[in-house]
Amino acid sequence: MQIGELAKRTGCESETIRYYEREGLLPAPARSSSGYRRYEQPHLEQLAFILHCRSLGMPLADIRLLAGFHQQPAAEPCDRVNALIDQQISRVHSQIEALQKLEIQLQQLRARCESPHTLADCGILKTLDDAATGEACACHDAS
Amino acid sequence: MQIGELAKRTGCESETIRYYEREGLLPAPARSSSGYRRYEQPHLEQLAFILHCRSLGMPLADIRLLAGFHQQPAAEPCDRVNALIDQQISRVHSQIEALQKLEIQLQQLRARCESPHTLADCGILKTLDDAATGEACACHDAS
DNA sequence: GCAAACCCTGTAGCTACTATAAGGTCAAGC
DNA sequence: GCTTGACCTTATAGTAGCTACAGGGTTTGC
Ligand SMILES: [Zn+2]
Ligand SMILES: [Zn+2]
Ligand SMILES: [Zn+2]
Ligand SMILES: [Zn+2]
Repeated sequence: MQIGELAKRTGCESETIRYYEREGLLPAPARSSSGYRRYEQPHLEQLAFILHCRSLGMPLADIRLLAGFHQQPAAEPCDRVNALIDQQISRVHSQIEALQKLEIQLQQLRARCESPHTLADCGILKTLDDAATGEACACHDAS
Repeated sequence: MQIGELAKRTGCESETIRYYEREGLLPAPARSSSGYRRYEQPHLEQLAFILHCRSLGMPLADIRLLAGFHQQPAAEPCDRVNALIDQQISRVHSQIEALQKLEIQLQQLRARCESPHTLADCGILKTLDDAATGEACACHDAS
């Protein structure tokens, strides 16, 4: 099949497929006499593997490693697989924690502007300006 | 003061300060006869304003707008300020939701590999491979 | 007079794509 | 045989927000 059909079947754009090939995530397929890429079933599965990992937020470098384990002796222990997943879980977890703190801070800032008023009286702008001169702010210094 | 001291006082690297100047977030300061940037107190406050907003995750484009409200007639309503903060809150909120889903999916995948074993028997690799051929996976298709 | 610690500009790198530009190929219809 | 449109190709630049050079000039102290 041509790249367009692979794209349609996987829901991944042709440009992204070519990008994965350049990045060494997908093996270069055979070419037709006119230079068109010709994909077979294994390519589709490899791409599906990549997309599945991406949907879990895994970085491309880790997906490269994960895919590489297929070329390793099957009798090896799988601890490096686990390590990659654990790493990703902890990355995601710490991002969540950071964003939750952020949300609270933003809401505390937002609470400074309730009823409609002017720029001169806006509690949000005032808070931001005061914080810039070193004063305590509603978002970061709230108890 | 020179850029290095501004950097030290704000905890923002010199290169980032120059970057903010290029991006139009900080006004270009006066220069010494040898071309060194000379900063005054207002620059320090402006930079602190930017860094404070950045610590709330605001994108630079929004910070530019927020800073621009100081040049606007003070009698204008502040609804566009609120809109920027509300937008940021909803961005952060939807990121949190997406990451929480991701964390659950990753943990379901991780649970496929409990006791130490070989690559050939690893439930994680098996799940990923099966999903690539269209089968249901622990991470996405769990009820 | 020299070395260390500053500063300058300009450019390239990071992630994971996305979007052009400029051109070649192929099948259908007239 | 010729045109039209839908494909495909490569190469290059852009996105966000920095960060890290390279290759040079300046200032300060000894
Ligand atoms: Zn207000
Ligand atoms: Zn604050
Ligand atoms: Zn395992
Ligand atoms: Zn899955």
